[in-house]
Amino acid sequence: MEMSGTIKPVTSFLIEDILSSKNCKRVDGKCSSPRREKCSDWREESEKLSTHLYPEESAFGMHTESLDTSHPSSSESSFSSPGKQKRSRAAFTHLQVLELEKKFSHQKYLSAPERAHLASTLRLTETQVKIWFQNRRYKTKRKQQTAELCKDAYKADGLGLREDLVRASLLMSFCKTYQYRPYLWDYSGAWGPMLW
DNA sequence: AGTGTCAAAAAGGCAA
DNA sequence: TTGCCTTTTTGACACT
Repeated sequence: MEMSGTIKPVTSFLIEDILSSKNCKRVDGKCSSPRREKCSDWREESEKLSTHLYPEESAFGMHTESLDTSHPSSSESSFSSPGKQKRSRAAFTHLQVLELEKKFSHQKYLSAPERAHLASTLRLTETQVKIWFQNRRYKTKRKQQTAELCKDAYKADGLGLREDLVRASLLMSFCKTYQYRPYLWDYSGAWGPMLW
């Protein structure tokens, strides 16, 4: 795997290099920190990416949520030093996610050149794009699986199949609660959730 | 400020 | 090498 090795992957990087999340929280893509002056870099980088993606829309306000979360230079240094370091999880900007989603809606898989292009467009690393698409595909799959299971539960409930009625209603409430978290389910069991 | 919860990025294992 | 799947870890946010 490309991520193996003694040196931590390039895919992690320190967004703290741009801003400290503790000091600069984003609300709807905007910095809500009282220490706003600290976020000048964030804004600057946001503008850069926004202009990069939407040159025709010079107004930054159109895409205030944009933020260049990928700083390969800093990412490479994040784990290059010896010893265990705290890994950093990038928080992609709304704009980056939007573009990724847009691409995903057309294509579930990317070729290497396409990935490289998208990565550079969004100022992410290729690995980040690869992992994002991986996670996204799996998320879609999980959603579908859950939907199927819940459909069955609703059906059983609707038909009033006595044997499974109680289970169905329990399952339904479970479905409602854990709609997007099917990984909590124990598929190996005779039926459903492992929570009871 | 501290804590709990949740979503998601990333790590890791295995298969093709 | 990349994909799928599971697990771990982190960032963001809500609540007290």
